[in-house]
Amino acid sequence: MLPSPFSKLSQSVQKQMTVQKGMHIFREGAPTTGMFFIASGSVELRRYSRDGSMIVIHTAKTGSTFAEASLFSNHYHCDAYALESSEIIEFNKQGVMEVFKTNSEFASELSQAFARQIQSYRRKIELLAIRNAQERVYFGLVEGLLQTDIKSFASEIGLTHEVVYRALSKLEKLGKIEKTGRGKFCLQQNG
Amino acid sequence: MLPSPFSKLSQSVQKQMTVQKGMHIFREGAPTTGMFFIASGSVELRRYSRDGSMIVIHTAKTGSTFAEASLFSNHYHCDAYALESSEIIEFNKQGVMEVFKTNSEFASELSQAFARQIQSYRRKIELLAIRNAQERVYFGLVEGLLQTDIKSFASEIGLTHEVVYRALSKLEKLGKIEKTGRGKFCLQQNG
DNA sequence: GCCTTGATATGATTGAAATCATATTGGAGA
DNA sequence: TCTCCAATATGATTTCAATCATATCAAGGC
Repeated sequence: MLPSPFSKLSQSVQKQMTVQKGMHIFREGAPTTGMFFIASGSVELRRYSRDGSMIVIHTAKTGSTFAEASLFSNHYHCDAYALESSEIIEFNKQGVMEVFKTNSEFASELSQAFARQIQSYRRKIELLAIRNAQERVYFGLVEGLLQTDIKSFASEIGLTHEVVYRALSKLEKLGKIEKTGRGKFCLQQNG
Repeated sequence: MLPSPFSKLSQSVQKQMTVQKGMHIFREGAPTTGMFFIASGSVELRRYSRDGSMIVIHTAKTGSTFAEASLFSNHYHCDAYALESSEIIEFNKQGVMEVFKTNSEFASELSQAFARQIQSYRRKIELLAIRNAQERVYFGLVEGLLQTDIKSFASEIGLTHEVVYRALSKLEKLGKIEKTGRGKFCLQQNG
């Protein structure tokens, strides 16, 4: 079942598709066709610098949407890359905008989703502004960004995986976090 | 004159106010009353870490809006601090939402503004992911983030002002930028 | 079961940004 | 005009994350 604002959309504006691991749903610069919902799987939004280094802008997981902003944009501003085989639903740009104009509740909820994303990005900017690796890793854990593996987590918070491993090990020694398994950590209550 | 979506709002939902330099328009955690437009002046959106260090999330300047996301939120998620004496207009939360529900064009334009901010934050995240100071400073100049002074610029791009001064001086020597005055730089055409 | 592979983990070294220090400059205000 | 002050600017040193290297571990494929 689709989450709140999108459940209001008719089948006609939806297009279900399967993307294999390693495939691109769209690429930077391509004309926008719509926004997406992930029924299952995970998708990484990536951009590349002039020097070729890759930046993970966002990792969208099962049950979440991505490329919402593309509804008002002519071209995609990043690559969408399937981290695993994923079932995704595309919401047709023109179709969604039609509903947006005629259904105020849908419009309000979509805007709210946008507002939440803005706040989420602000938190990410705050996170990236933390200079000290140990603090940044801790903040990242607080934000719940360690979801799959350490390397993805490291990429998400803009540090090398080596530094993250070391920081995690130090935070554990300091009693700030607890190691619950190989590559698994959780926060301690006292902080 | 107010910019596009907000020019559609009646006087009754607007409240003009003057804030002196150094004053707070709102503080993190306070109940949201609405979003703001800056008629003149500049406002910094700030958050504080547990250790007391301050982070500039955004600098809103004359002609721009801030706290748009607060329309859908119960509490402000950052401090709004007047960098100089500023004339600001508050758009009443309930009032704006009323118009949002009844005027689809307004709703669409507001959402578009949100989408633009999302893309702007994505670019900022990309900027902060650039490890090399010289590249980051250059990217910051390309993004037009050097608007007031170097120290603000340094804070905005997450580097110390010393490093930024050095990077600017080096970029000038390399002929990538041109120094047009004390603390004033512009890009060279050839890049 | 065994081999491959990629994630986890840690040690050693390097390099670049932070930090500390210290001038210099230009503008605001007395 | 003179003073004060913060921004600009750069030098010296330190710190710490990146990098390179290497070992272990667990899961998946054969």
